[in-house]
Amino acid sequence: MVDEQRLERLNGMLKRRGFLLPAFEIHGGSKGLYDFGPVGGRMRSKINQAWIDHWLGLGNVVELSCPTVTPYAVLEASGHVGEFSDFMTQCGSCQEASRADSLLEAHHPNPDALKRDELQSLLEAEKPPCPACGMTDWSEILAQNLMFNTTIGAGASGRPGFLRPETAQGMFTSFNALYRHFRERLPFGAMQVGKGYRNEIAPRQGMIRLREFNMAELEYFIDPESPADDDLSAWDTVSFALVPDGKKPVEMTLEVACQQGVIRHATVARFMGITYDFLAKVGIDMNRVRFRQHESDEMAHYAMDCWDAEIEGSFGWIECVGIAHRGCYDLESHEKATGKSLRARREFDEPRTTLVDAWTIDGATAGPAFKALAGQVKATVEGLPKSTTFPATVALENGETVVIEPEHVKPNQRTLKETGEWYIPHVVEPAFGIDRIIWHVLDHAYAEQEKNGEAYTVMQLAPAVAPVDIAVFPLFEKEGMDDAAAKIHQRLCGRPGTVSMYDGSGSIGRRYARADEIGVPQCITVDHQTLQDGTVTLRERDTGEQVRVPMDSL
RNA sequence: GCGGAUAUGGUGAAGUGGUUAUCAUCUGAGGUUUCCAACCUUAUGUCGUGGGUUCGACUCCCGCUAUCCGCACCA
Repeated sequence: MVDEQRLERLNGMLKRRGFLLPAFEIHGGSKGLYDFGPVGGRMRSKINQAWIDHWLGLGNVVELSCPTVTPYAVLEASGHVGEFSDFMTQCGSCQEASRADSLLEAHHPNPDALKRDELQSLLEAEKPPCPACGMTDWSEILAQNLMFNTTIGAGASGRPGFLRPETAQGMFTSFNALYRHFRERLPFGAMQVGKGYRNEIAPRQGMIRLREFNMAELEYFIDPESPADDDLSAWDTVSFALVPDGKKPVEMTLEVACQQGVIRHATVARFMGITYDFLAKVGIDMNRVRFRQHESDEMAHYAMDCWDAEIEGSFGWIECVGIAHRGCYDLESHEKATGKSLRARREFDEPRTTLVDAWTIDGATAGPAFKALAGQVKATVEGLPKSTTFPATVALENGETVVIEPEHVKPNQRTLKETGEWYIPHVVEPAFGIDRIIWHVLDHAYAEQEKNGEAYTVMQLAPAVAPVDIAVFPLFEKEGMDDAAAKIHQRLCGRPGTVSMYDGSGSIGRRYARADEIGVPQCITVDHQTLQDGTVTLRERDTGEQVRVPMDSL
């Protein structure tokens, strides 16, 4: 299925033409790190921008840019420190590193679930032999993390931190600023494109698994109690290839998938539709896209539903987008860790009133009687049922027992009125692996054709992602044609967002071929006639057709 | 991380324990050419890296790094 020779030719071309190159190659290179070259750099930024523009279409999202350097506490709260770690220990005799939980498998039913300290004491108690040399001299257990760790600040004041493994956490920790910005009305979203870092044990398959990668994520905050009435009618005519959890692939519209409960949440369905449109816009072959639902055992424990967009390319089916309904997990985690509220308010249709009919203390007598304990006494008394009779002997929160006399208490009757409540919003998160998408855009656009019996390659890139928008050629670099072409090139380059390329070397056919190979959609050629009547030929990449147009109309 | 393969101009390949490493292509310059990798002249640019063996290593040996393929890991 995988055509390895085509893959090699494609990789060679991408390197030769400056799309993708191994980073720091003159120093020997580094695994999992790539450069977007003179051609690829522009393409990456166009795809990033296209992604932002596409999702801005929701109308209620903003763009953020958060630091990549992230304090330890943030990623501890998010669960990354725990989830992304292996606990390693080193043999003092042969230096072989082993996973502590593997060593202790014989001594504990589930060592994977233990914390570092528990593993440490178990390791010291059991002294398992080193699988390499049989000795039992183990070093202290260290968390070997898949995140790049670093120190924020110098010397003794330095605090531990990581390079972020995803962009999402900065958006969660910014929730209160977002809430104010959106006038305290949900739903709303925040998105960002940027770098993420994972110190992969074995980066593989070129752009598919990198140590530093480009990602684009949207965190869309919703009220779990308001009905998900997302409009799916825009995709009524599109049959989606779906692979539901543990079932056979099916094809159906988003509307039907929602009605049948295949997709569990309408917002997830709508984002699948928007994702579909984005992939089509940047030139992915939509016949090679499917959406696969995470099976319950691979889904993160907090997620309520998760669909991956998978794209088929030279490496088979690769997950390129994840659309996850994450529930309230993230905001709740940061709330717990910081004690800060990350909530939204929901007003009730009707204010809710509750009648309180119980006891409270009489401050004038109970205060002097209980002094420092008065606060605890008050809390305890207010928790007593109305039927309590005094004097009563009660246990306080701190364990002390006190006797409460009738003169210490008085009836407490009042009406509590609540007009609304605070809740933790739920989050639907589309997360895009931009590098993987760029790879598949290139993979799908790469067309090996034949021209006059010779191999001919064209990058059939969509104009939205083409690294060069237009190329300008003088038919010959003399007799003023070169000057005329240079002027047109300058004028086009002066336009915001337009990249023009001037090329005057080699035969005209060679220049068309070079332009085709990096996917320039249109080429302009200046010839003798241009000098007389101001017209040029405009050539379309995909059809080869040429039309003569006045150069002022460009 | 384990196992296997590989590493020669920008790209793709050949080759050798001993003078100046070969070929194609690409790229630059000049010429020619009135629109799709044409042609002529000419130029630039290479043995991944560190050690060892040797009078001499791009070639043989070892380590490292990188790439590709399995397995494992990861999403």
